[in-house]
Amino acid sequence: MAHPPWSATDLRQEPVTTEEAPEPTAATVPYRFEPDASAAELAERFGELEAGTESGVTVTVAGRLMLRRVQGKLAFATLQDNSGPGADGRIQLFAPAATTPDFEGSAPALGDWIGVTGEVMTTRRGELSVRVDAWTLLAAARRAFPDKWHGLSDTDTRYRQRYVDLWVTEEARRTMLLRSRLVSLTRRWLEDRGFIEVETPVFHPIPGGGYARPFTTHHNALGTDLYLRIAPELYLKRLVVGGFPRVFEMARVFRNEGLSSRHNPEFTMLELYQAYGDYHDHMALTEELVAHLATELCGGTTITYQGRELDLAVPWRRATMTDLVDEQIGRRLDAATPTDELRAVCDEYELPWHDGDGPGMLLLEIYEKTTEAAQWQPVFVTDYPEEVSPLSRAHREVPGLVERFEAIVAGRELCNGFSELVDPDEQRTRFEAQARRRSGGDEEAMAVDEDYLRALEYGLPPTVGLGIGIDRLAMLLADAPSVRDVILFPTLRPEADPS
RNA sequence: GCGCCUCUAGCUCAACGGCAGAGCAACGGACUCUUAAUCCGCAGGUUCUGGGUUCGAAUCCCAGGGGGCGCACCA
Repeated sequence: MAHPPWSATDLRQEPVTTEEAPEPTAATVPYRFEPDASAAELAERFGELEAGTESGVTVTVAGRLMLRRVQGKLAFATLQDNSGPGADGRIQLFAPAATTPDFEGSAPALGDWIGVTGEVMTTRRGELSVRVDAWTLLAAARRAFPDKWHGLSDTDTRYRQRYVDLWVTEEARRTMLLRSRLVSLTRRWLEDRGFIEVETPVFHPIPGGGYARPFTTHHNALGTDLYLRIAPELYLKRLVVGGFPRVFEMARVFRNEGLSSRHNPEFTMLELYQAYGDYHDHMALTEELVAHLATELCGGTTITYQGRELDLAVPWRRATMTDLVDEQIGRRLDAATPTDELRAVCDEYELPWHDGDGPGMLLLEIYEKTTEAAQWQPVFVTDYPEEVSPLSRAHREVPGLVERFEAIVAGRELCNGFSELVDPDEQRTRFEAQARRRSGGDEEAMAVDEDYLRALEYGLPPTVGLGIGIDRLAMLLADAPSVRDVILFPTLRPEADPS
C-alpha cells in the first residue's frame, strides 16, 4: 500500500485541469478506513494519564467533528464517535500548526466526518486528546449543523431529520440505544427459555388476531387485495399446531388509525405462544421479563416514569376487572350484570353505548373509561368478558368470562394475553359473531378465517399466548413521554418539498 | 374528524400595529492549552402560503399548509 489507510493523497494528486486545488468531494474520500480505537476505549485506557503527558501510543479514531476551538497556531476540536455504553463517546483533538498536516489549508468543517491518526496525550489542562499527526476527510457536511449548544428543539425537524437529531440530541441517541438493547435482551431471554423466533406473513388475505382497521394493498399478479397485518396471532398459533411449542415474533404491525403520542400506525409487537401453558404462566412470564429488562437497562426494578415512581419488582398485583372497577367506582359489575344496569352506569359516566352492545362490551367500556388510566403501579387485570375476546378460551370457573389478562403500567396497556381458545367449533361460533358485527358496520370486527379453523381442527393443544407492545415498553424504560421518542422514524405527513 | 397552541436567518430565539434583530453556525481577520474558547469585522430574510383590515401588518382578521398538545378513534 502506497499510503497509510487514512491518506487520500493519492486521490488528491490526480491531474486537475483548474489551477485551484479541487475541493474534497465524495469522490475524493477513501473507499475504506480503519479506526483502531474509540473515544470510550481511550477514556478507559488512558483515563489516569497525568496532565501534559505524551503516552507514546499512536491510535486512529474516526467520527464527526462537533466543536472546534482555534487558538492561532494551535487548534482544539471535539470528535464525536458515539462510542461507549452511553453512546456519548467524544475525544478532543489537539492540532498544533507545526505538526498538523494542512493546518492552514482545507481544514475540516464542523459536522465533517474525519479520521485522525496520532499520539494519545493530555493537554496542560489535563484533557485527554489525540494529537493530529495525520487526518483525512471521510465525509463533508455540506449542510450546517444545528446550534452547538441548543441543538434541535423543533420536534418536526427532529423526527424528519433523525440523522441530524441523533448527533445533537444525546437523549435521542440514548433512547434508541436502550430500545435496541431491550429487543436484543428480550430475544436472548426468550431463547434461553426454549422459544424460537419465527417470521410470519405481513400480507394477510384476511386481517385477524386483533380488533383494528387494517391497511389495504393490492397484489397485481395474484389479482387480489391483501391487508397489512394488524397482529401475527393467527399465524403463530398455526405454528403451534405445526409442532413448534414455543414461538415468538418481533412483529411490525400496522393499524390504520389515528396518530397520537401513544399511537404510531406501524409499531412493534412481541407475540409469543407457549403450548401446554395457561394465562397464569404468561402473567408470570411477563412480570419476570419486564423486571429483568428493567434491571438490565435501568439498574433496578424501581424506575421513574415522567416523575412518578414505578415498582416493577415481581410479583405484580393481580386483580379481576370486576374487582378493579368496584375499587374505582364502588359498583360490582360483571358479564352477568343486566344490560339495563350497565347502560345506566354508562349514562352516569357519560359514556356512549349502542343498541348492539352486550354486557361484555359495556363492562369493558366502563372499565376502560373509569378505571384503566387510574392504575399506576403494575397490575394484571384478569378475566375479561367473552363478548370482547373472540380468541380467548372460556374461563374455567366463571361463565361469560374468558381467561384473559392485560398488564396495566403507568395507566396504559402494556400487554394482552390469554389462554387460547383451542376448540374449532367454539372458535367458529365466535368468528361468526364477529362477522355479524362486521356486516353490521363494525370495520374492526374480525372475519371468519376458514384456514385458521382448519388448523384448529388438526388440533391445538392447551396454549397460552401473549402480545407485548415493544414501543410502550421502551417508552416506560426510557422514560419517554411520546411513542415518537422511541421510534427512529415515526410516521409523519410527507413533506411537500424536502429540499 | 373537533378544540387549543405554534410556525421569524442553517440552528436557538427576540421584536407583538411603526426602520425585521441577537447568539451560534458561515465568511474575513487576531490569537500556541482551549473546553459552548475569546476578541474585531462582514454577510445572511417570500417573517409557512394566499387573501383581507389599516396611512402602515411578522404582529390584527379570514382561508389553507406543517407541527405539538388535548379530545374522538385506537376493545
